Amino acid sequence: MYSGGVDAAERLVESTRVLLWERGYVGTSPRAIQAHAGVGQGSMYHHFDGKAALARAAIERTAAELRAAADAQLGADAPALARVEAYLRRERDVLRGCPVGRLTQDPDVMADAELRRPVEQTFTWLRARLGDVLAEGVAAGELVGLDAAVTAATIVAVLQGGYVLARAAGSGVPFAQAVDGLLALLAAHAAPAGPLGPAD
Amino acid sequence: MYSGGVDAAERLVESTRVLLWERGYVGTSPRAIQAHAGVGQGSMYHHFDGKAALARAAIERTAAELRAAADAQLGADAPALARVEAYLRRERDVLRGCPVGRLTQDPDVMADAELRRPVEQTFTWLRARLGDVLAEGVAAGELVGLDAAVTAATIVAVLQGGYVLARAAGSGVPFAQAVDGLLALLAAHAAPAGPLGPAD
DNA sequence: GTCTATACTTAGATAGAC
DNA sequence: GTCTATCTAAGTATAGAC
Repeated sequence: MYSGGVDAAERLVESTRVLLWERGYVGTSPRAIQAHAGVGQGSMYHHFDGKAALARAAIERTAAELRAAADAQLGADAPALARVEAYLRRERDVLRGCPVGRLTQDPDVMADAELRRPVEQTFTWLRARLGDVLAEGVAAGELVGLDAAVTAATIVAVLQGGYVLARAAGSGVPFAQAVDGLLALLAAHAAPAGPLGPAD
Repeated sequence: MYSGGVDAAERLVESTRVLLWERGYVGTSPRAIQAHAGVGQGSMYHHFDGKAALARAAIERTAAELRAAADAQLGADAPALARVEAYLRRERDVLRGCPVGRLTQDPDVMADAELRRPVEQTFTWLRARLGDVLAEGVAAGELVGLDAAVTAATIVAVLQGGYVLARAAGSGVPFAQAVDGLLALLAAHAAPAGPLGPAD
């Protein structure tokens, strides 16, 4: 049961985030949320219209957090490929999977426009963000012969698929392998750095 | 409601396969299976012990089908990279996602050893199968500078992640992009074919 | 704001008749 | 083999007291 020094509404949203990640929308009941948050029935329905409204708040927060986390690496002051590598190799709770990606498997989330929107936007944003980084690398002559948009989709897919493989295996190893394999493939497109760098 | 010219047990398994794919294990009730199969309560419990037993039969069949489908391309008589490409570009019901991969997000499937085993085995097998194909390509001099095992994980991850991106976007486009990006990266490792082929 | 009582539906399964 | 009744628990929510 969760409780920080915060109010009921806040605890409810955080508990919903945890349970959605663990069990998905279909597998998460209002009762379970209340129990996890240590909040009663009446309190929950006072603060939120119901399960969908709570899920909406939870999903939007999780999506925003994911974007911020990605920006931490992708917006760093470093060469494009180094930023991509930092993003790919960032510490992750691999066996828990991606809290946003898992929602794509939730039929009731995908069927509700309000719940679905943040999921869709997150991946649209992420592909674009990665595409921009790659395009910068190409423009700087640091990366050669890459289609930025298409490669960005490949990179996001490797992460999302890596989570699937890790969960299937019950081990983080296949995730690490998928990332290693991708980085090896990307390395072949790095311009050989002369003593003067990419502008050499 | 499903019905071929087959018996109740068969219709139940096929209906369970469809519903597991669409709604997952947690989201699929015995009642829904009965309704989809056009089979009564009593009949279902006569043929199967319960939901878990039915799901087990369904998942095992789906896993076997996935392996057979992959083998159709990966076991063809063609160069390694061509086989991988044929596998990646095979016609797929992209928006429905992978019927095996989606189960990794189902907490009740992963918590039940009997249900989980076919999921785990499928991906272990698939990575090994792809790894063998790549290793053949390397041995034949057709592919250069690739770590077969690690690259195999990357390839499977791109597919699984491609499904996630497609479902998030509500479009097959990001899946196709992810695959295109991967094939472009792999192409850089194909040995230039001289007039005499790889042994040139 | 939070609690308790209440309500209606579904999940998941058993029992026994046909 | 299949049907209908029946059962306990849980899902999801409302109503009204405190």
